[in-house]
Amino acid sequence: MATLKDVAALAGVSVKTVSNVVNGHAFVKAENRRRVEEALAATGYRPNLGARNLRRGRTGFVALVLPELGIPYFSELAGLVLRAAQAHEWNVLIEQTLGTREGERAALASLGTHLVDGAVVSPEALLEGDFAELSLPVVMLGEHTVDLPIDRVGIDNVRAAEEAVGHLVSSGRRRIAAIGAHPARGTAALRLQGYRAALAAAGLPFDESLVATALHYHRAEGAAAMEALLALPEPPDAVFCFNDLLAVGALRTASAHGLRVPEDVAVVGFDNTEEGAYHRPSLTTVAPDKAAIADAAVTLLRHRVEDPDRPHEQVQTPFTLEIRESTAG
Amino acid sequence: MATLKDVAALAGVSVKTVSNVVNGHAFVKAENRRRVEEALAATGYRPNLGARNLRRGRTGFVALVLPELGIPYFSELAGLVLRAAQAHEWNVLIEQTLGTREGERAALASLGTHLVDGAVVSPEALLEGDFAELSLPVVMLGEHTVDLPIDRVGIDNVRAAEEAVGHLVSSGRRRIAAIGAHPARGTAALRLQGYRAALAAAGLPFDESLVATALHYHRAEGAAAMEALLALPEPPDAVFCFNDLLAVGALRTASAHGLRVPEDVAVVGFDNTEEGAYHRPSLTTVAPDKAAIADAAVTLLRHRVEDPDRPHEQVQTPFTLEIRESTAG
DNA sequence: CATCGTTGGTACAACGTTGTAAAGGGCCGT
DNA sequence: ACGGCCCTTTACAACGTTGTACCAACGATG
Repeated sequence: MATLKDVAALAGVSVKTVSNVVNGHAFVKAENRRRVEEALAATGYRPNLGARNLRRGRTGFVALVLPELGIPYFSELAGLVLRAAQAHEWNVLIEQTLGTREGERAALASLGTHLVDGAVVSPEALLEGDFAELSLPVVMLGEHTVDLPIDRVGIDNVRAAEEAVGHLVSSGRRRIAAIGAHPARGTAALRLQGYRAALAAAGLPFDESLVATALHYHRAEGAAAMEALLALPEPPDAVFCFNDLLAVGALRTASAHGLRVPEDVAVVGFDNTEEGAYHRPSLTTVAPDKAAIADAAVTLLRHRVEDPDRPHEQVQTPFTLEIRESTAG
Repeated sequence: MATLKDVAALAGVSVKTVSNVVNGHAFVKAENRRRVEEALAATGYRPNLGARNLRRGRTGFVALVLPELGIPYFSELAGLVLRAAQAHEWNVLIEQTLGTREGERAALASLGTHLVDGAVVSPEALLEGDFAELSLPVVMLGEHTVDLPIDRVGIDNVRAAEEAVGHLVSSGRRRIAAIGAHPARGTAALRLQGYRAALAAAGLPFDESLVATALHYHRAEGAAAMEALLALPEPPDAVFCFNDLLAVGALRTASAHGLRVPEDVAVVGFDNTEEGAYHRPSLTTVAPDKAAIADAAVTLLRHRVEDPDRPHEQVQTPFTLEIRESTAG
């Protein structure tokens, strides 16, 4: 691998002059510039970004910390974050936490090793205190229950859930279940809150047996939860799932039981993954503007890196309710 | 951020002694070790991996170059590669090419900037020559039509396609279409070859009008291709799709046309994404062992980095045919 | 002709880390 | 008491880059 030194030797100038040519700096005599450029081409010089960044005090990397790439919502989001970061000349380093608190703590800890300029973190099980020791610019994805001095991007989960359940109510459903409650996850609590608010607004009772817990938001869990709900003495006539994957699992179980969707039971998801749109029946779902989330996260992070002392921001991105076959016959 | 220097000053020893403690090196007097460890804790020292890697001549990064994270096969694979790389203390940097030749060339070019120790590349449109200028350790995913001196991991696409189509034949199908032909993609050619071989083996004619092209292997393209096939004077009674996404799109179109799957038309996919397993009907598909691919790729890369001159290897990973509802009533 | 400003180029240090070589100190055996 | 050996620690250089300070040449200006 050619270094500046090699190029300088070949061109017969100092290392710094080559550096100046490479960076388009200052005054270089035409004759020398030509010779340097020739030498650059001849050696096939490529700057060592590691060394450059060491010198410059930045790394050119950002970390994207998320639960799991296998979950469509996160892989779609990751793709968008990659694209947004590329526009800022950032390389993105993805770290999976598998949604565990240890995984997330480990990921946060590794951020301290100067490898990245900042991070976009999508926490699931993290406690508030875990962020305290963090000295690096970080943008959090998703709402959180407690107010932390941290930049944050997300949608209004309560209102989104409320709207989704409200849609079920207005189509005449009376026993509406929820799948996705979680003991530690902040967004789960918010969506549950929206669910309860919508029930209350419609004068429907809150029935604890209609709320199913899910620990990992995978399809299998949605299927299992639906299984349990259908085994109730009075099964639900609609289900609000806290993400599309759970909903797909629930749809599978419903169809396995010979139930028609939406006639016998309606299903709503959350995330608007493409998978849901192509499912049969296609899935009604809350559709966050993922591109807006990715763009806002990267922009916030850039601002924070440039000025660590600026006031913290909370950006709320828009969402819509995509009504499809799983609720509208 | 605390550096070795800060810690050394606090502990009253030399920088190197601190470095020795941090790296568990050699002989350090108990008393000094204690004081250094105290100082480490007090300052919250975290090594600057950039500087360390500069010194060590490695970067600790590998690049994973793939078309698009939004495609489940690649996001599932990426997750597995991340996990495998973590075991080797590698950070993974993901780059999306969107399947274009320019994107792939750009990604390869950026590998030269010393940012990564090597790369795992899943090419779609790359030509053979594009690899020539590459001086970095690289492992390619997927078969390629021409023999290059490059490490490679993949399944036997011809045999896999043959088996998939053979399964359709043996269930009595006679007009079997294919979706996913591509002018430049190596794997597409191989799967098409397997498709033709299976037809030939069954004594079925090869009908060009039953072969649909797809440029990006997305659901929408599968749906559109199926639309065209169903508009034929003699529509197919089975479709072999070159990936699951195309198959899901095809299933959508079939159901929109009121066709029953598999009674009226059978569908086979390729990749065994979880999405296909939960679709209704669930998707029969070729199931490559993705974990084996990821592990083999990372292992090959590690070997290549350690010894750039070793002979190149081609690893063939196993696959199975997952038979589900879309072919077996 | 002395002075000055502009233009072009260089040497050096530094970013934070680690390998190398060498030096300091204690202890042993003679 | 002395050389020799081990344990322990240190100074220095280096990885490849760039900012700072400085130097040299030159033409223009007074």
